[in-house]
Amino acid sequence: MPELPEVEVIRRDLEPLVGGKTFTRPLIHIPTTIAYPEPALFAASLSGRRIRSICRRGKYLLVNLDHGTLAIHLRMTGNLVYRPEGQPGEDRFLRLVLPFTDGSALYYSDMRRFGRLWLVENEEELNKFVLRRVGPDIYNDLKKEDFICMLGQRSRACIKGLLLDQGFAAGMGNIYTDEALFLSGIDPRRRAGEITKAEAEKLYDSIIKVLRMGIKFGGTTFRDYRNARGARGDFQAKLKVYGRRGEHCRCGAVIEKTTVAGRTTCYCPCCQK
DNA sequence: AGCACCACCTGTGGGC
DNA sequence: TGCCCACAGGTGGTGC
Repeated sequence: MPELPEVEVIRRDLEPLVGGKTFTRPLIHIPTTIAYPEPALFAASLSGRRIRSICRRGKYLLVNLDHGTLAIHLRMTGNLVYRPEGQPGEDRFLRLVLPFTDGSALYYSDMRRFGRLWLVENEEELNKFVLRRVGPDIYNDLKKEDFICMLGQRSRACIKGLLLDQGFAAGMGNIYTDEALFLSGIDPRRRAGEITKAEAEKLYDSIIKVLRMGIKFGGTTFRDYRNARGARGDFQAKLKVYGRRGEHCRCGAVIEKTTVAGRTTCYCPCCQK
């Protein structure tokens, strides 16, 4: 589900809602939701900690506490919704409740149960248990010249697969990758080494643009995505190729669907070469 | 290095 | 109408 824009929208919603609040003991309905440490220790340790700020790296939400960090990855169908006291959130996919001392709480729901939470004590643990194979955030921490240089170092890799590789750069998922490749006119099956410098520059600009627009429109909701207030995103209406197989591109050609890097891929055979 | 395949889960939509 | 299969926004492990 959530790619970088969706996680960023949640981060921006959440920070003013929960910044400064102190956790009480979590209610863990599905123990496998807790990746680290073991659920009982997670629950005991989180209780009493206060939120200082919330940041993001790729698709990871990083809740900075007065001591340590709560890391959250929503994977495909995770939702993290804030509700004030007196408005408890119950749905059939509720996996975890993170209550605060003032009676409000964060409700974590996840139909497919792929999402995970970690509670780490310091930077070293964060890098060891959570961000071990996560590259620089493609939206905030990767300069254009570094991106172009990195494409050259991975010249044999298929460009779509590379953009989806979170170790290369963090944040791109299937939707925004297809959209960025469309905007830059690049066929998703090409190897990184075949992309010219001018194309690479355009690709970088397209990535930043499509992520910025995704954030501006509140993310993409096909089915499950909700922001921290439970509302849907609107960017799905702006998508040019993703999910539009069989429809006409603005050039008149029919948008095609194929499999690239093991993922469903939509592209315009006329605009993308 | 790069990639294909499976696993983890549950639900939905399309085809027959 | 109902069943079955393919597929869904992500990632980690294995093995070629």
